[in-house]
Amino acid sequence: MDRFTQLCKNHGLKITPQRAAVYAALKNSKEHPSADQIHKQLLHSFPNISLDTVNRTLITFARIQIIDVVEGQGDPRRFDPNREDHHHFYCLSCNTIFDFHDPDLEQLPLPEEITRTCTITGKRLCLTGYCEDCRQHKQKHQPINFCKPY
Amino acid sequence: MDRFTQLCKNHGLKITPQRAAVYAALKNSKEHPSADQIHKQLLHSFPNISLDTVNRTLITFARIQIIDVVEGQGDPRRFDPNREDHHHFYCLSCNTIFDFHDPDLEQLPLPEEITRTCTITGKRLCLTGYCEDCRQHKQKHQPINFCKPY
DNA sequence: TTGACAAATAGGTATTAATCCTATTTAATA
DNA sequence: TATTAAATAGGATTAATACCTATTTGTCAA
Ligand SMILES: [Mn+2]
Ligand SMILES: [Mn+2]
Ligand SMILES: [Zn+2]
Ligand SMILES: [Zn+2]
Repeated sequence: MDRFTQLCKNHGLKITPQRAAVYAALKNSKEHPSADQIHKQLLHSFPNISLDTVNRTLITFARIQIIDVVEGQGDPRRFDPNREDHHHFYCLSCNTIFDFHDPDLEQLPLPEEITRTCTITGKRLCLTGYCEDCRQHKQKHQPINFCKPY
Repeated sequence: MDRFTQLCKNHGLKITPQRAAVYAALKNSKEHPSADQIHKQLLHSFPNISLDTVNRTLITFARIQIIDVVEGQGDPRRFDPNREDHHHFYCLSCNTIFDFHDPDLEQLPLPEEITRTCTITGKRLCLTGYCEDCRQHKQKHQPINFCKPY
């Protein structure tokens, strides 16, 4: 029994070809695709698959915590196959999201004011800026400001 | 000349009553409101102000870096009047965004792999979970997962 | 293996955020 | 006060996402 079958069984989800395809498409993705991108990709192998099914399936996967939703700035929701502890650099010019790891940050204790009063379920450092490829072209775009330059 | 007038002049923006109102409404807000929320609030004093004007104005302010856009998970874009270095706790149940500060984090150097290759313009730690008021009611909602529980 | 049934899907519709369009108004400047 | 470019209102459009429902399909137990 493969990993996907196992996960579905554990959560009482039926194993359908569409679900398996969505799972495989996202897990094989190195980017952080939107529902629409996954849908377009799957149309080749499933000419009738609906966007609703793709979106619903991704949200189902996120709810049972086998994938993540990526934080963004008001643009279409994007998904993350990578559930390891990691952080994101978001390029304001080409919209690519790069993963990176930071063991020091993992270790950093959070302010007591938060940990005492709230239940924390997620933690991520979000960097924004311009990736290597886009640095030079920075002035061509005028992205909406995300947060203060640091 | 007040602060708002100064900022507009510096950036060649005309000083209009609508702009001043949007600026004041956001700057006085302790929350992280959406364009729609600001618009609804301003309708009391400006019965004809359009949502487009409010949204456009907020985006203009973000571009000239006098306000920020808040990272989210695919929901309506929200704005932040607070441009100090700070971080966010996002309640998955009531959608409130709480500010917090963390001097240790400010000091933490970023991975060299990122700083070498990219231009970083923003840095923010994004925590998700359930706020003090919502902890008990956690099971009532089934929010889309943001990222791995840590 | 088959039948019953709940779950999932396709495809259409509705909703909502955000943007675009354009005639009109208005702030800035001389 | 007249000129002019910028800004606005309000309607239209687009795009993401959610909703609705008839039909199909996976699951499970007989
Ligand atoms: Mn990632
Ligand atoms: Mn804030
Ligand atoms: Zn880039
Ligand atoms: Zn809450």
